[in-house]
Amino acid sequence: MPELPEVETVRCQLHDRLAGRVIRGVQILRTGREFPAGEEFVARVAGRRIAAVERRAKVLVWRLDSGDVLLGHLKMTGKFLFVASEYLPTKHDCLIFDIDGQSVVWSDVRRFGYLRVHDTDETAHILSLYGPEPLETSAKDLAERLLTPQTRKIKAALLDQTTIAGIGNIYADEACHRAGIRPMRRLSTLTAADRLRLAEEIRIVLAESLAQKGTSSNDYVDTDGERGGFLSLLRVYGRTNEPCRTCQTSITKIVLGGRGTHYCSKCQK
DNA sequence: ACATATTCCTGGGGGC
DNA sequence: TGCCCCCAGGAATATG
Repeated sequence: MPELPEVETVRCQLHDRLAGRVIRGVQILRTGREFPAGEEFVARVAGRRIAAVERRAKVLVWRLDSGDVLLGHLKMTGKFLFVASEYLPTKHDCLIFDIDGQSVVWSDVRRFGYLRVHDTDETAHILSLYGPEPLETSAKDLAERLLTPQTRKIKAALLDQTTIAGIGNIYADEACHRAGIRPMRRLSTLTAADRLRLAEEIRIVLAESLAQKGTSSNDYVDTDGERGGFLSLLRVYGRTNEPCRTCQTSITKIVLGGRGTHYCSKCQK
């Protein structure tokens, strides 16, 4: 699932190869509820120069020279792919950009993702709703975000993008394991030391995964179709009934807030 | 004001 | 081979 490390990997590749180049053409192949691209979308995007590709939370932010902004969210299966000019679209491809001769495909099997154009003010508002960026915020400040509401379960707090931005199901479970904390505990049960430890581990696991270009547990690939390298370094996510890498205890999987949740019953208290 | 459940969507895997 | 059912999940929306 694309979370902060995966989206940042994609952002970096998009920015490096597209910043300063012009969107010469837009071919719409398939629209949907979250991707209602029509004539207005094409009119606002075609002919525009890409000033920069940024990221906020799990959202890709394509800044155009017109002041308009393309906001892209990969959700589960969204992908931006650099492909050859003779590329034959698949049935899941939604759109193909021609960016100074480079074909870039927006593809999304499950159609949860979105790619929309907004003006500067709308963009600022949308992005202002997210919580702090974990890699650009001190552990001390992140820890303060984990104080309230006290009755909330830790896992739910970590998945809430307004609490801290960019964490998803994989890194929520991984951070809890590294911090030695069970994800179903309420925030009220955390000591100040627990909160700081959890905040530190969030930063560490995200940075370590980013260094490996993210985790490909299922569908995620980068703009070249390459998988991330962090899967083999996961400690609990997707390792149900496998031995804990620390104590050999079998990893437990439960459902928490409708999400598969993995933890070690011995290492995590 | 809070927590929890449902919804969107499709491919893949298990069971038979 | 194929059919049915369930599962994966981010985040908006609905319900309790």
